[in-house]
Amino acid sequence: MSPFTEQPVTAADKTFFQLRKDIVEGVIAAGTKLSETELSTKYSVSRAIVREAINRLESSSLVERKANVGARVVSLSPEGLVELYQIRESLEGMAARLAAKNMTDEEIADLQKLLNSHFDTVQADGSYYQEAGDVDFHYRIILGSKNNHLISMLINGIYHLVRMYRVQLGMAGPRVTTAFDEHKHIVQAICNRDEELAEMLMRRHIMYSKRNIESKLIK
Amino acid sequence: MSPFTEQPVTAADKTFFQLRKDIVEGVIAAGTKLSETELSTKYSVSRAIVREAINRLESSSLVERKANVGARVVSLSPEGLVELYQIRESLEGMAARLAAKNMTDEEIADLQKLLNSHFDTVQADGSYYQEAGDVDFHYRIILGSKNNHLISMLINGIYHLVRMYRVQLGMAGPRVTTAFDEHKHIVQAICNRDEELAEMLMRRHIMYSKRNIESKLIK
DNA sequence: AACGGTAAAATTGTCGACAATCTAGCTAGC
DNA sequence: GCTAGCTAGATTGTCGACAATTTTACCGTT
Repeated sequence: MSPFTEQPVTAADKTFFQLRKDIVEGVIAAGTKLSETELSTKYSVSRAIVREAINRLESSSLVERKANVGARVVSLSPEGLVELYQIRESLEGMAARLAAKNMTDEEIADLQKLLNSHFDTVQADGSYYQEAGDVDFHYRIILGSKNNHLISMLINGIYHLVRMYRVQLGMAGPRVTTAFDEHKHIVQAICNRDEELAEMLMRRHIMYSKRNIESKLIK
Repeated sequence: MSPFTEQPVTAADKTFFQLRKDIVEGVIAAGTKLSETELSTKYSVSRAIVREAINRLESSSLVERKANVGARVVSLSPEGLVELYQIRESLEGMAARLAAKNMTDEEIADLQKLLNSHFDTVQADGSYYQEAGDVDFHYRIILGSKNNHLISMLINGIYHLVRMYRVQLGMAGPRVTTAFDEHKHIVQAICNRDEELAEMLMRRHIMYSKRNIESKLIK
């Protein structure tokens, strides 16, 4: 099993995962104050556990904490989203470059299979649930980079925040077919071991995605 | 004052900073087991404080923790260093791009002054302590990006680990004058608001730096 | 002598209580 | 009527003790 499929083992883990889920999905609204005592009764654990969970959430940039005052869920802003996508552009661009270098032929073949299955789904059922497939695609390339720091930063760092934006600002956007074409070209570049091109295409892909989201936000 | 000059306020903060310093500077050797009880007596605080500090160190990628087993200081490896520099290349490259876009004319003028003062120092005293000046230069550009996520990732994330490598593998390298020229060109690009070029030069600069370090490691 | 299993010691995980700090509301003074 | 300072309440920070898990040491068996 991949070492990045985190499994909760301790109570603090479970509380952290639960809280993260609730925050990302908006069950706990953005900007909410997180009271330690309140949460400890709500989740039936001691305050120490909640404290540890909140600390981890802070490390994930999902909450902000002030000493002696408390923690609040971050509030979402257009600027924040732009900042996130700038980072994704550079980091996932690098991931694509490294994937072109480091993925095995087998992994690349798998990636192509994944893409084909997406194509079938899109073909059959005009609207398909983009999110899962898109995330899956990006995950594979990130993992394909074989750079553990990079993987960790994206998968247990930035991606949850990105998802929080997506869920709460309601981004079940179209861009399905165009995004699909972009994915196809990226895979092609990786298959050709063209690092330069893979990075460039991934950066563009994320840039387009950012623009698409921005155009919706302005409205 | 910049919001990224962290000030210790609580006991956990102080312990965290102290531990981080000791780890980065090798006072606590790489690979060492971090015993909570031991550290709590050593630093005269409760175990809860030490625990919190260790958790934060884990978030900074300076220690690795296993549930019910304990935490160890990360061990340094050539591969790890390469991974780090790959991330720096992409992230600081983006920082330079954004700095070219977002720094004020005043900030750019300041940056040029800094560079000139470095030039004087190098001129006067052939060997000068590169580290501080180099770090200062990179800091300014990172801050100049005005992207808070990016800034935080680099300054209270990756940079401590990079410094740990530098200190412990004894990188008071030469590359002073050549690095200086590279810095100069980057500032020039930023001054011209040439985002593309600024990013490209910064990426090259870090790539050269990486190669320089690699060549020393192989020996 | 080597191996496996069991019990004791040590270490981490969790808890509830106390101390320090911040917040809100009230009183007093202008 | 408004502001400043104080007091009471609530919240976070810190601590020591207990519970659960892992590691170590010992013993008996082969």
